[in-house]
Amino acid sequence: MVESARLRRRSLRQTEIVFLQGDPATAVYVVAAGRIRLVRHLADGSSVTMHVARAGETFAEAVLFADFYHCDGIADVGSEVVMIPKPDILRAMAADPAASLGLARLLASQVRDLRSRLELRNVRSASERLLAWMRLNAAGNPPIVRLDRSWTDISADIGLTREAIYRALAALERDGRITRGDGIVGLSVMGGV
Amino acid sequence: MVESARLRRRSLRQTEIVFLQGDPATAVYVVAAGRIRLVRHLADGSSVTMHVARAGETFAEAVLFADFYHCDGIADVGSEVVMIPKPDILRAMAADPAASLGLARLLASQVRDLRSRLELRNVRSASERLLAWMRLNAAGNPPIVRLDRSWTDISADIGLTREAIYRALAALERDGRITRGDGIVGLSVMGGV
DNA sequence: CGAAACGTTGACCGTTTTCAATTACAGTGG
DNA sequence: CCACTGTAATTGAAAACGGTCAACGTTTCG
Repeated sequence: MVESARLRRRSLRQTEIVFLQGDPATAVYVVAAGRIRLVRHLADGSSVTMHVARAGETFAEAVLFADFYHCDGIADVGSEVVMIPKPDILRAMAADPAASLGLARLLASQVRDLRSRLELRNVRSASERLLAWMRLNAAGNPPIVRLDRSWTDISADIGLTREAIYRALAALERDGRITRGDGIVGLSVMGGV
Repeated sequence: MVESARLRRRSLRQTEIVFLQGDPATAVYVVAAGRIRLVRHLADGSSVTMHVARAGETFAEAVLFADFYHCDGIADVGSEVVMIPKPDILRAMAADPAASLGLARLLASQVRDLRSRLELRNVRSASERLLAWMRLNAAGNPPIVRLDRSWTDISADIGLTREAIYRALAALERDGRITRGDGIVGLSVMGGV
């Protein structure tokens, strides 16, 4: 998106710090590998994890509109991040009006994605939640889900333990609501509402 | 944000439709009152709720970058919405580069908010989750939460039944971790980590 | 070739959801 | 001004469900 930026890479060991809450806002980041935990420290001394950014995700985008980081960024495991200096982004957006729109578009799609994920969590039943997730991630007719990562990994996204996921998968297959193959899940099309 | 837009208001009765999936993208909306449910219809005939927009929220922002609505918008209860015609927004952003930045800023703050809400759902314990929510919504020192809506309402945000919330409140108060007053909750500052 | 991560299943336990019932109000119409 | 109705706030009890712990076969990768 911001091609001309001077991208600097940085490797981090577990618990190593990317930035601290209160540090001057200098860059937006992309996680190349690993996991970065964003932790907000509150007035009463307690702290809350605001987000865990995983490979491929950007984080601290809000820093574009702030002077300081609002939370700590800490490597959850050995990780690698790419820094995109804030001035570079701002300059690009000032020079090219389309760049701002591009950013807005990116953020809008994230908002949509996050909202649907949040809504997914409102489905209490493990099986129904998993099924809803699969429907959202299926393609084709009949709908098929292609798994590009492990269930163990996916389970965190869905908000269930991996055990719960496997049990739900087994139950759904038992009931004929899905068909499992190698790295693939086929969804049965049910009649009715 | 987009002051000059021709804002049209529209009242909806329960189940009345704002727009349908596939309709040409004409406007972004703001919920003035009530609740609008965004439902996505999938290829296999099933449907999934993507989001429930509540008073004060905007919805269908993504329509700025699409030609059609990607889901249905249906009034969950009697509601009132304000339409902001898409051309108005696009024109404003073309005319004023700061407007695009403003939009990006708005979206970035939503992303941050949504991420923290999602992270909140990863806290399994009802009491801890509620406490985390209160900490994030507290102000002042000692931290105090001012309730601007009913617990019944808030419980949906937190992702617990209202009964679970009341029980968690009772337990936290019993343990001296919070103090309840009229429309107010005081958080106890604990030492340690 | 091992160690680590993934996949899978069983059993048990703790928690939350559900269902129910009760109290406390706030607003409404008579 | 009051009975009346609907929502919010609570609390109890039982049931359902997912989390946790445990065990084990399998795959992956250095």
